[in-house]
Order: sequence, then C-alpha cells, then structure tokens
Amino acid sequence: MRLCKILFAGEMEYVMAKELAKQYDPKEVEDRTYKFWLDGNYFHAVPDPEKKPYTIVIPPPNITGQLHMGHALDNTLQDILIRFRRMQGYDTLWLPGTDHASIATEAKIVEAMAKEGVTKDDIGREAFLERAWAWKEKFGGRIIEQLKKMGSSCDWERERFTLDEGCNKAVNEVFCRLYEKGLIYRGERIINWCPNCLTSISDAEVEYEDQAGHFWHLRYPFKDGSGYLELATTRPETLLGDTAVAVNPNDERYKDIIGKTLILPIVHREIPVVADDYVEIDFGTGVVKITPAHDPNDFEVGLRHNLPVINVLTDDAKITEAYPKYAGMDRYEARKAIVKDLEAEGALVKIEDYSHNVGTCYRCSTTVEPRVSKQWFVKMKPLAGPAIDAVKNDETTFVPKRFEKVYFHWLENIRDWCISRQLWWGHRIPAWYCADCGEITVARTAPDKCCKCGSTNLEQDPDTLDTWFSSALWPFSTLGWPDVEAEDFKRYYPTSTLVTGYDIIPFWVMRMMFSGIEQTGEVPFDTVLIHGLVRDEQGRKMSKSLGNGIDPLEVIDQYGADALRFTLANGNSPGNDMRYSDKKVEASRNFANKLWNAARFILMNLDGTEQAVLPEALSLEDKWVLSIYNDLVKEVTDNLEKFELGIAAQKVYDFIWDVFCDWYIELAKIRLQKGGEAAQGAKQVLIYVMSNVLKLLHPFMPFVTEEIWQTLPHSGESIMVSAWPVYDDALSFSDEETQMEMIMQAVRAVRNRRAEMNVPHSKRAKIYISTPYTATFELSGEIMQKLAGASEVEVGTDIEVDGAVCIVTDAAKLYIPMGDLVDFEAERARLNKELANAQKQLDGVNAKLSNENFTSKAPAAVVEAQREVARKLNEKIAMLNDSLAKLG
RNA sequence: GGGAGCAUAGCUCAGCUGGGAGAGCACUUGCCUUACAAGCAAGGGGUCACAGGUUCGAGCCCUGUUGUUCCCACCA
Repeated sequence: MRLCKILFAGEMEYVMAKELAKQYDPKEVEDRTYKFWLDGNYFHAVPDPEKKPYTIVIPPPNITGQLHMGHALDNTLQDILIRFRRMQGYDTLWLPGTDHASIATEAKIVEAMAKEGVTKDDIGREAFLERAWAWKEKFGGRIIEQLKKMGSSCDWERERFTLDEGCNKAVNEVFCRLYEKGLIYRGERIINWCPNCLTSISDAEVEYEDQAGHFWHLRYPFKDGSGYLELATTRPETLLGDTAVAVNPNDERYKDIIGKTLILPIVHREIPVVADDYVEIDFGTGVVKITPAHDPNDFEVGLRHNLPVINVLTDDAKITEAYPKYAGMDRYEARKAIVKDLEAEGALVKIEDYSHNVGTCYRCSTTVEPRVSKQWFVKMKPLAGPAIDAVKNDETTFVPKRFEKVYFHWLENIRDWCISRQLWWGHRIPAWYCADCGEITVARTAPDKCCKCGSTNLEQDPDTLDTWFSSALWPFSTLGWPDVEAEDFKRYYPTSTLVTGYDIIPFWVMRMMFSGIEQTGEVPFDTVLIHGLVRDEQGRKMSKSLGNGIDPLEVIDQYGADALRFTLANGNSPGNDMRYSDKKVEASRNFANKLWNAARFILMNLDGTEQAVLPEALSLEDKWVLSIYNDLVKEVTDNLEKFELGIAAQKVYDFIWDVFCDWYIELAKIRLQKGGEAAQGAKQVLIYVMSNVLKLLHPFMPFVTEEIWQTLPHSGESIMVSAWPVYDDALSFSDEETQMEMIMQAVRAVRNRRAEMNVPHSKRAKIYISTPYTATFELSGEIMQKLAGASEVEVGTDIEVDGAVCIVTDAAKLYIPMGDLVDFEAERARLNKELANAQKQLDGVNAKLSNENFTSKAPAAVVEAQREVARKLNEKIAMLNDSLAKLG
C-alpha cells in the first residue's frame, strides 16, 4: 500500500491517509522507486565544471556467484557516501562493474564441465572461452540485479568488466611499460603451484593452515662408509629430488663433515654436505636435506651452492617418469611407498607426530606444491617505495588509520609478484615467442614479426595474467586510461574514496596504489574506508562450507532493502567486524514503519494547501524541535564527512523516534485538534522537520524516504537530488530548549509517579506547579493535560497543597491532590530517599568546586556547569525539605 | 616469532579531540491514550577485564597482566 500523494489545488483526487495501511510495505515501494530513479537518470554522472567531483569505483564483485552479506555491507556504505555527496551538490560518480576472477571462475566452469564429463582439453581454448563468456553474461548480470535491489545508485551507463576491451587495452599498456622499464621479467623461480587448478598462484593467494603430520627421522650414509648423518623431514617423498644435505657452518658437531659426500637412500645418488646459515643449529638434528625443486628455502640454498634442481613431480603432483618405481603415484601414495622402502633399507630411524603449517590454494584448498617453473614476474621493490611514501605523506589516508600498518607491512616485506597463470580465462600475456630465434616480443598489439630476427613464425604466450593484475588498474582503466585526455579520466581521477574490507588490502588496495602511482603519477584515491566482516549470529565467518551464509536478497524480501541497509550501517564502526542477526534487521524494519506512520499522521492532517515553509509565529515546542533538528543537521553532516556513518545513522534514528515522534508529534496534536491558525503553524513545522529529516535519512534508507517525501509538499523531482540540509543560525533557540526541557522533566516526573501509584491513564487530576519559572510553566498547561494526565494546571511561585502527592524536579515542585490514593508514609519515605540522593550528588559537586585545583585548572565552562548543577541541587533540596516539613 | 583488534547492562554493540555511562533486543509493570501493539508510558539491571601511572578529573591517554579473535612469518 502506498501513501497517496495529496494533489494540490484544482486536482480532485484526494485520499484520506487514514485509510492507508498501518504498515509499510517495502515490496510495493522498492522496485517502483528504483525504476523511477532510473527513468529520471539521477545516477548518471555528467561532468559539471561548476561542481566538485566525488568519485567511487566499486570493488567489482566476482562473477563466480552471487552477492553475500559482505557485498551488501560494502555497497551500502558506498551508496550512503555517494547519495550524501550527491545531495551536497558534488558531481558524483559511482562506477560499477564486475571482475572476471580468472582462477575462481575458471574453477567453477571446469567443475560444471566435469558434471557433463567434459574437460578443458576436450573442448579446447576457444570453446572454453565461449562457455566462460556465457557464464559471465548469466552471473555477471545477476550480480548487477542484486546491486540494484540494494538500492545502489551506480551510474549503470558506465558499467565495466575487468576483461572488457578497455581494461584489456590498459592491461597491455601497463604490461608493456613495465616490461620496457625492466620491471616485468620472465624467469625460472620457485613458485606456489596448485596441483588441482594446475596453475601458479602468487604468495598472497596461499593460505596457511595447521595440519597434523609427522616427522620422519632418516639416516643418510657417508660414501666413505664412515657412518650416517641423521636428519628429519616432513616430506620424505621429496627425497627423490634431494641434491644436498646442509648443516650450519658454526655447528661444532658437524664442522668436520662439511664437504663430505653422502649416498642418498633409495636413489643411491651421491650428494654433498654443504654449510649454510639457513640451518638452525638447535632445531631437530641440525641437519636439513635440500630439495631445491620443492621447497622455497631449499631453492635459495641451492642457488647459493650451485646445486642441481631435480623436479620429481608432474603438474598434478605425481612422481615423474624418472623414477619408474614410483612414477604416477601422487604425493601421498609416493610418501607411503618411499617410507616403506626407507624402512626396508634401514634408513628410517623413527617417526614422530608433528603439527605444521601447510600452504593451501585460496580457491580450492588443495595443498600447494612449491615448484620451480618459468613464469612472469613483476619486480616489486621499485614500485613499493612510492606506494609506501604516498601513505606516509597522507596523500592517501586509511580510515581507520591503523590499517596503514598492515599496508606498510606488506609493502615493506614484498617479494616479486608472480603474475602468469596457466589458465585460459583472463588477459592473455602480450608476449610472443619466435620459433626461429627464440626471442620474446612484447607488444601492445599482436606483432607481425619477431623484433629481433624478423621472422613471422611467432606464437603468443599461452598463459594469462593474475586476475589482480587487471584489478590493480581498475580506478583508471575504467575512466578511459591509457587515453589521458579522456574526459572521464581528467574529470574523475584520482577517485575520492575506496570502500573495501580489510581482508583485501594485500590483494587489491596495495596493488592499486602502486599501479596508480606508477602509471598515472597520482594516487588512485584520497581515502580508503576499511570495513570489517559480517559474521553470523554466533560470530563465525559466513562460509559455504559451514552453510551459515545469509542471502541479502532473502533478507530484503522479508524486511526490505532499507531495513537491511540501516542494519548494516547503524552501530557499525569502521574496520570492526559485526554480527548479523534477524533481530537487528527487524528493529530497522520497525524503524521504517515508525517513520511511515509518522508520515501517515502528518498526511492525515493535511488538506493539500500547505506550504513547505516555516510559519512566521513559532511556538515553544516548534522552536525546541527546530533547534534540536538544527544541531542534528550539523552533527550528522560532520559525522558523514568524517566517515562516521554508524554514528550518523544512530543520531538520525534517535531524533526521529525520541524527539520527533515521541514528543513533537504528541505536542503538535494539541494545536492540530484546535484547528485554525494554531493548527496551520503546527502542520508547517511538521512538514518542514519531517521532509528535512527525511533527507538526512535518505542515504541510509533511500526507498521509504523517497516514498514519503513525494507525498509531502515539496519542490524538486526526487529527494535524492534535493539539497542536503545545512545548519541555520536562525533556527538555534537555546532558551526554548531549556524551557522545554524543564516542562518535559515535569511531565516525566508526573508520569513516573502515576505509574508507581498505578493511576490509570483515564484518571485525571489537577496539577499545582510551584516554581520560580512561572513564565515557562504558564506555557505548560495544555502539555500537562495532554501528556501528564492533568485535568487542569495552576502555576505559582509559592503554592502549597496539603494531602497531595508531591513531586520535585530541578525546576519545580508539583502537587497532585489524589487524597484517596496517597500513602503518606510511603510519600515521606520516597521524599527522604530523593533527598538523600540529591544531597549525595551535591556533596560530590561541592567537593569538586572546593578543590582549587579543579576551579583553577579545569576549563571555565566546565566549572560553570558544575556551579549550575550545584545551584539546581540546592534548589531541589530546599523544595524537598519544604515538602517533607509539610507532610509533618 | 612479529603485528593488530576486542574485553562496557542478561545478549549484540555504540561511545573518534578526557568532564552526563548509553542504544537495540531481552526482562518487569501499566496501557488497544483515534500515526504506529512492528506501538505508548514507566521501571529494574553495569567496579566500563585486572593492576599500576599521568591528570583537578580516566570507559577514553600511558605501562604491565589476563582472556579472546585475527593478520603476517615460519624450523627442514
């Protein structure tokens, strides 16, 4: 059910709002509203030199599946920032897109093909890529639909894909530039190999996990028959590739055997004993077998000692043909067989249990195999330096700041980046090999001949690039780069804010930083807003294997997109993880409903002639609510500018519920029931405050705010392109705030007493108010009647009423004559308790005030505030004593 | 081994330049008071992990301790 728009003069259709549903129905509103925004083209950025640009590029979701809660959080935060800045008058661009996610997508497709009984090799590269593009169409499209369901105000005309033509052009350009500068090279190195995905992966893509394993103690005999050397290994099968045994040069035990020759068990190959600092004297036997082909440290040792590299494993981690006895066995089968043979040969000393960290593939969790292989690398040291400096110099700032440490740590300890992947789905490496002379030609577009010998017999490198290579260029490849004259690039680069999770800093943020600086000479963004993970109700990470993931679309279906968005933004502080729970979304849903009903109430009282302007004469409560609203504008704006989105959301929530609904609307009813001019004033203030506070809430809850805003008197097409409210000195009424607070305190005190005495709401009683602030309380009559159950109110400076309930506030003494209900003993006890309480407080304040250190060193305003508290407490104590005396 | 986060009401969490201890949910009591029971009013409930320190004043700053989570590195 939608709120019916009130049509203005001359238009006939007017539907009483009170006939409308009591509950807000997001389903009826959201799709219609999103379409309205699209039709209005409000998301589309048109470069406007009159405005300052504000740009966000979306962290492109992988096309592997669908959006999860993490995406929902990430995109909610981005949309809040974008909508806020758009309303503030910035030329805003939120550029959307998706990521081809090379290894992850390829794995999914291979998996799907396996179900059909087809392999990559069966269908070939071209047919495989056809399938991949079809996949992209299907799942990429689905992700875009999900982003729209969230209410994301992305510029869809600028949607991009990390594997589209423009991105490919940028990738080739960057590859060539780095190659020409000597920062990309091809070399034989030890890399992490996934035997399941059959590709190399970078260091960042390896996840370590603790696994229970064993320590096999072995003994290698000396060639000269002078005994054995004992060592231990966790991977006996790699023994086939041992080319040395190492000890520490300072190890007294082994000084004499350095340079001697050992016979490798089983294989019976001669290998030397070498000395290397890498060996820890105190660990194990202080002897390490060296397998350069299958361990990164051993590889380094091998380089230092010129050891041969013997690869004993195939691509899929089986023993090679070079060892017929074990050939074709996988790593673990071979391990068993070799251990058995070692035992038979008398080379096995003992087996110990041992738990150690094992590297696994971050996509398929297969244990990775360190492996020597010819790959392409980016030389990182020269690129890392400027990226570190840029953050040290605050050219780019992280929010919260502490994540800069993570960033520095990665860059300072960085090793060369292995960028080639033995995959088909991705950017093909722009390198061609000459079949005649072997020269490599690296070029932006396919060359017709070898750059060295001129031969046309060229073949392109079959490999593709790490998916993050293209992601690293995203902030500028999407804006037209390498054409530096492209309008979007000139206008929107560098971008303003990057919003992403802390888990992605090493993969992406860091690489965008050094790529942006290297390629464009500028940092790619001003601020990096880091958020945490969305966990499940028990605080566990949401994951497929646990089956505890929650689909944002289902939540939206049940509670509405606004409720989900508000939940994710409210009370969430940057960088901290949060737990998802239905209860929280329900509370947000209730908030949307509260707002809806406040709107229904206002509409119910309008006749279509009202203007969205403030009346000339403002009542006490008008000034009070406007003054608080005005402060709210300042604070919320300030919070949003400082990326304190959770605090901003909380403040708007509190204002709407506690100030506007619970008090102002109730107070406005007094005048609305009177009708006439008084009612008119109330209506205008209701409209004014409501429509402006809707704007403050709009970035968080775009749908319901638009729906309501449209029904209220307004100018402009849509709340999302209306002007963000600004603080206005003319709306600051501190005296009225103080006066209202006095009255509200009295109302609460009366309600409290009535509740304690179980006085039903319908039972009314006269209230006598004795107070020095008569002018203020003269204004409170109708309020006390409406909100405190007063039949009538009498105000004076020195009223005394016998046989009545007495209530003392900071500003007044109130008497309610309800003789039959009053228990004088209880009254006395209660007053004494309050007196003791007030006295205790006063003692505390006085102690402070008599401390000269406090009065001389604390700021004057703080001291003055304490004096004011003391004064009020003194007044209250006097009134309480007075009342007690009266009770006798 | 190095680094970081967290520890505040029964639960989930805010509290960002040091001066009031807070919210939602849950709980108790009373209300269908004609915008909203997805609601209204009132209420109970906390040694802000522990120990020191700085300060007139500490949930907040400093040091240490304990518990917990995470990241990185890694000894074969």
